[in-house]
Amino acid sequence: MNINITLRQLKVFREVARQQSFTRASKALFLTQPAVSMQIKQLEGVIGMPLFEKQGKQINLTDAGEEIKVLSETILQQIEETTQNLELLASGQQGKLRLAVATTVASVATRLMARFNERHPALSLHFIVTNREGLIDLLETNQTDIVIMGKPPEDLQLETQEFMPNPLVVIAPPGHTLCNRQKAVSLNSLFQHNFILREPSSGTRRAIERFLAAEGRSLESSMEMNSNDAIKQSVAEGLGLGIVSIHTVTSELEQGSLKLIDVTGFPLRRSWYLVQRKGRRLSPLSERFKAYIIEEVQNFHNSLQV
Amino acid sequence: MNINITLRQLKVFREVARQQSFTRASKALFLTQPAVSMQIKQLEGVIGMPLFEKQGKQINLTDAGEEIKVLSETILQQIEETTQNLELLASGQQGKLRLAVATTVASVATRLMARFNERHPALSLHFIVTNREGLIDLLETNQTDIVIMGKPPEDLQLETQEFMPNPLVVIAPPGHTLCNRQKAVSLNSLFQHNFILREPSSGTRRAIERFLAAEGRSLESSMEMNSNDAIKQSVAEGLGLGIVSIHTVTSELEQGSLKLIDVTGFPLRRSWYLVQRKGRRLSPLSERFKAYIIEEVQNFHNSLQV
DNA sequence: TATATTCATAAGTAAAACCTTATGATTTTC
DNA sequence: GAAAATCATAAGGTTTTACTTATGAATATA
Repeated sequence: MNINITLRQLKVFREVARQQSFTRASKALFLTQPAVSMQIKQLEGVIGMPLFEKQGKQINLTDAGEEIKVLSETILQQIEETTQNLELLASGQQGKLRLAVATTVASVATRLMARFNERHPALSLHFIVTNREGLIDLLETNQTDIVIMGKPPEDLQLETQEFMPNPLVVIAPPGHTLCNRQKAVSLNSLFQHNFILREPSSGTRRAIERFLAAEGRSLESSMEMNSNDAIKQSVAEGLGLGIVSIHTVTSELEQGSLKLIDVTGFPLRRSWYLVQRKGRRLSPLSERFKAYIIEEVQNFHNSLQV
Repeated sequence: MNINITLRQLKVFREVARQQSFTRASKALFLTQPAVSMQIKQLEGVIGMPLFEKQGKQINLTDAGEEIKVLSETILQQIEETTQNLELLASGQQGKLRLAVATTVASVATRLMARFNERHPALSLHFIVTNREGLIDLLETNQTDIVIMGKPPEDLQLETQEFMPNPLVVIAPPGHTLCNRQKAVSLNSLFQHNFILREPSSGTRRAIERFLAAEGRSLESSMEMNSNDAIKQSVAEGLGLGIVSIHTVTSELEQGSLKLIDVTGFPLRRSWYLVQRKGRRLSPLSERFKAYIIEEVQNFHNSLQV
């Protein structure tokens, strides 16, 4: 008669088995009674055995019917459960979030993620902190969904979105001669001093070099470090001046362990970008995360303007 | 696009997920590649989310895809398991066997069932021993599949099969005056003595009364008991003579604790019948049990004739 | 015994499911 | 850069599905 069991058959069967009646099942399913009879008959055809036996008005399950009853109940429930899980996925309340960020934004990103996680406890998180080079590699090999970085490379197929200012400032230890000047310090006088900078492949370093090139200058850096924390400490110790994203030194500025120097042309106006591969459809969760970040930054700016 | 998941979709999806390739899946399923694409696309339409994402040649599961993979694997396996169970049912190796027997055949039936159970260990057994009245009630209320009893009632819609002789014999305590006579004892001399019989609703009792009625006699029983064991003991104690199925006294005759009396017209030739309700389809297991019983009885007779 | 209830069956029909061939777009691989 | 591989899409056709209405048969109910 037929070749395969269908879910329709199981659904109708389950209702009949529950209701112990074809007619009642047909009403529950908003069908006519013959429609139910047919589904059951087809199922019996597939199985090769009767599933019900009539005793007068009463219908009873055969052994095979009992077997199919278990099957129908479990299968249909599993489908219902999966459907619910899928709805959670679709609404972004559950899922995998793969995020990679530049070293400089790590702390900001961590804070954002923690707050996002409170709203979406079911998410499974994959978080990578690395420098610009590493981020590009992750994007190319598709190991991450969203990246937060400085100016993204032009040669890759990317979708980018500028979402947050990233001012680069010059920092000095408290009491440095260039601090607290009335006027902005010139680049000339600035470069009398030693500098501690990030490695050449870092975004911060590249931003500085591009700015200097535009001014007709170049940089002979005295020290290189691959960690913002190390730079901050070194500057605080008096090893030299630093140029860093202001986001990395907010707490030190408040505590007074570091000071800003007002230099002509500074702060360098850079931005953070949300980046993803072009054409890559983000999971609903990732989409929500993006929306969340943008919203948060917006709120932050608004609060500053008040 | 669609309304419902189909098992076809899940089957195709599972293959694609396993093979990590549409083309390989299509070969494994003996389909063209577009056929696979379509099934997946329909499934995605039902789900409302993409299940795979392409990264160059490679295809990867999305979060939703992972969810559906679990679903497809579990559901399809459950169906396969159920199919196997159904095959066991169909071959009669598994199932419920509901059997009811007359008190008199209980020991014979027990032996048969035990041996049948050795061959079919997966069966679940429902065994009732009761008298004729009880058996008829069980049949009417459909609480049993097969009944073993004496002559079945005519007024019920039954399918019956005579399968085993059931001779009724007269028993006496050893040393009774009617024992070891040269000639068969006449009914006249027999009825000088007291009798111990089963209750009037029992098959054995009815058989005796019908025989006597044909001979123009009737019975004034001195004692009634509803258990064959009680009757045997009472006869052995000398309380009176008994008329019982020979099957109930085989061991006592061997031991010599009871003796047969050769009476004109005895043994009464009755039979045991296999009985089921007309039109009621037996489960494969019950069918096998019927076949088994008939075969065993056949073997038993053959061995007697050798 | 008439009536109501329950399931089975038949005929008819609109929709869908399922697959094929042909072809296109991308991406790897050589 | 050409060839090969992979998935997507379109068009077309046959089969199956899933109902419906109408009606019949068996059984319970009053």
